[in-house]
Amino acid sequence: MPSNIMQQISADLESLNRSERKVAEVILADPQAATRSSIAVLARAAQVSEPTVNRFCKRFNTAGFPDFKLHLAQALAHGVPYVSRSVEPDDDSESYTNKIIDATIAALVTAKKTVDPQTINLAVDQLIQAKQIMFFGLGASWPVAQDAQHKFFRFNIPVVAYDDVLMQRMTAAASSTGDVIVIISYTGRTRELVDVAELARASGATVVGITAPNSPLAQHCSIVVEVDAPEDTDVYMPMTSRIMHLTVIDILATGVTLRRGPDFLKHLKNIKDSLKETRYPAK
Amino acid sequence: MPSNIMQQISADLESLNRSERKVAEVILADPQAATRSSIAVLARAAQVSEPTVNRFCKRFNTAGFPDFKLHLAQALAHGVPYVSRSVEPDDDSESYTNKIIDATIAALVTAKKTVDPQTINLAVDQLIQAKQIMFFGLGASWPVAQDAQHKFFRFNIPVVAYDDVLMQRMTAAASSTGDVIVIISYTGRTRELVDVAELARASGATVVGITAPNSPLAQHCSIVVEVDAPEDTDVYMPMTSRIMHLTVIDILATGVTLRRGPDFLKHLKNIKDSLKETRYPAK
DNA sequence: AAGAAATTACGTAAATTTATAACCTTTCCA
DNA sequence: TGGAAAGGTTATAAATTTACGTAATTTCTT
Repeated sequence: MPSNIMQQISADLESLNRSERKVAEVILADPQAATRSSIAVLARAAQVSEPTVNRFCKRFNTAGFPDFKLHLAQALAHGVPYVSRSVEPDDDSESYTNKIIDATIAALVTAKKTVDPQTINLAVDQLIQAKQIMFFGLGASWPVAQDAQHKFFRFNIPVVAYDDVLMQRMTAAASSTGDVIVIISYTGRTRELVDVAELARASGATVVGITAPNSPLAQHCSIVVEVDAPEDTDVYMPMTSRIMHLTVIDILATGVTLRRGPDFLKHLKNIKDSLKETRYPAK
Repeated sequence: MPSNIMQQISADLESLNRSERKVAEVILADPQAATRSSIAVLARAAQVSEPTVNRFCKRFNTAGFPDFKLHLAQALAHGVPYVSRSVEPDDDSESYTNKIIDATIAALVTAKKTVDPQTINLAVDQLIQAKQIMFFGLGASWPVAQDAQHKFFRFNIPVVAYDDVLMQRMTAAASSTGDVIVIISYTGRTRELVDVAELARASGATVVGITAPNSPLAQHCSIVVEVDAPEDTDVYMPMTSRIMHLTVIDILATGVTLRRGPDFLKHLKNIKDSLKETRYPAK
């Protein structure tokens, strides 16, 4: 079944014959309308016969016209564009707001397919029994590392986060079996972090990478949580990548929480409640 | 037209009469299957007559059964869950991985409806002409503030981020007209930050809040970007909220970039390219 | 509180719309 | 000129919807 039928149609437009192309054009012109039309209405709009529309549908691996409409509807769902359009110079605020949210959603949908629960499980295995956990990140990944530290301190395991390359090197070199070092890097190609991973493993620590598959960094980790975001080329700033990394952090933190068992939830609640004093009461 | 028909069905379940509830239950049990069934098959499964199914569909503001299926298909598209189920104690890694990603996506879908592009525009107006920008956040919002700092330094405006309450107070007190202070707080009820907002406004600075609508903090801001996430009660850790805040940061940064015009993209590219030296080449 | 009236719930059957299969005509190329 | 290939016509089957009637439930009397 086609993952996105709109893309398919525009891609295959060339290879269609005359009448079927008419159908394709009518659909592409107003896909929303197509989902609401009957085969008769659509055929008339494209000035072809009904069976032609039906044959067109089957060409795209759908059971028939109703099934085709279902696929079309899915492709149009959420107003998420069938190809997440990138931000254009003359977009207004509404336009770029929606585009960015769409792109982020699209990235997470991809992440859902990419992230391997087995690997998560392995990583949680290590984290749960760590003597000490260290989160390393540079640049845009540094806030991610800090966020992780902010989550994991709750587990009563010594946790630190460093963005200072020298501290990272020294800590990695000084680490030992039972320590877990989590390195967060979008590209996985930052030399410094690859070095750090090597150092850490040489010292006997477990290195968990949250990074791109098959990257130099990935090759030096004990466990790699693969996050394969499309390059954020649009405006030259890391956007969706770090959101995906944060989501991985959430998943790992949840995994550890669950392993700790139900009693541990009380502990978490205490931590949360400790903030009450600092706040105005909820209305 | 219902924004998400699955939510509607589960919400209205109570108010349905006996036969229609049977239909609802069959659909909720396996919505995917429902989209592929004919009205006859569905009626049989629910042990009701076909017109009952049809009436059920119309009750949800759809034209009829086929139209209903279309809405259903849209609600199920992308694997986005209609209600994000919360993590259960005996979930395995696959299960909680998917649940967390789903919850994050659901939050963003909500954000898309909640975030007001007009307000974004106003905030960008202020940011673009700021003499100086300051990002303040505490706890889980501190990494968000840092991330913002990491984005906004590219704009050649002095940008700082503080998580130290005393520094925040002092900076707020010392600020003046033309300074923009962005305060990030999920609840909007942290006393310290409300104080800081008051101080800053008294000094003449513009205060942009990224926080909950109608919160105490919101009341003391010049501009409020409203982010109304459902409480992350599940495991007592902030998860989706900060992702939404980061997305708002992305949107603001994009808005500023676009205002700067096309030449500015070259500048951004230069910054990005400056990292080349530190990396292994892409394969 | 009993029973009549009215409303609502829901099924049967018929009507209508919609989709598909089977078959036929045209076109165009070898 | 034979024969694919494309596309239309007709016929049929399937699915959906409307119309209507009966049973069940609620509401209103007295």
